[in-house]
Amino acid sequence: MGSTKLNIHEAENNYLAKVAKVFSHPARVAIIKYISCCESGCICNDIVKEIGLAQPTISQHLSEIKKIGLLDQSASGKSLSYSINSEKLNACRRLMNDFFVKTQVNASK
Amino acid sequence: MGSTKLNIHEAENNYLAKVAKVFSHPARVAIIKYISCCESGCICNDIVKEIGLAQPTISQHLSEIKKIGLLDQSASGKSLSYSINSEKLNACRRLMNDFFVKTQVNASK
DNA sequence: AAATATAATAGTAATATTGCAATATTACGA
DNA sequence: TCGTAATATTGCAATATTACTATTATATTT
Repeated sequence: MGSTKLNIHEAENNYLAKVAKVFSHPARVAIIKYISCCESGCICNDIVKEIGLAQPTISQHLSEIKKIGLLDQSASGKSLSYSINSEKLNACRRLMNDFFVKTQVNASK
Repeated sequence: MGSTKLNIHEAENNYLAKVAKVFSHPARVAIIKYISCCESGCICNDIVKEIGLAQPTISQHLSEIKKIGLLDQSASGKSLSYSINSEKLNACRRLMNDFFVKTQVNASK
């Protein structure tokens, strides 16, 4: 009890839910927006300053975003440079949009 | 500690996160899909049978979906008939899609 | 090599979510 | 009105999430 019963749902629904969950926290939304605004990648410390949460908390959110492959990182001196994986972002856009469009079509049958 | 710090984020980000959260559970995704497929509304009990979770659990998920205005209900005998609010669904679609499009544009600068 | 800076990890407390059984509420039919 | 069916609410246990401090690992200066 307590944990989501993934086994009773279709894989497609589990995946859509997993993707949506990444965007279901305002800090992650802000982080994604911020990284997307930075020319040529951005540094974790800058995100910490920008968002106003402790560094480990930001690190944790970054790792959630990474889990669906939405972040690329590369070493840059002693810092890490994060950037949005455009292909993955586009895949997320299509996944969500297709869901809404299909649901819309069905709803107005 | 423990709860999301809504006050440090922009209202826009809080709202997007709130909407995304509705779609961040496979049962809710399945429920929304199922309702959208039913010609002229569908009955709660049918959802319970379809999804395979206990009735109170379904009821709880329905109330989460209602919170963002995505469900219309109407009495139908002793049952309730649920249907998707098309306008709201479309608004959700645009909200998410605009976010992705904006983020995409920024990311590929 | 020692000090410093950056980010990840471990550990933990507070809170939220998920799911169920039990119960309450509401509406209908006999 | 009594019983029944459909849905909501309550209360609770299990688990997940959020956020923090302290620590660690790694790379860069000095």
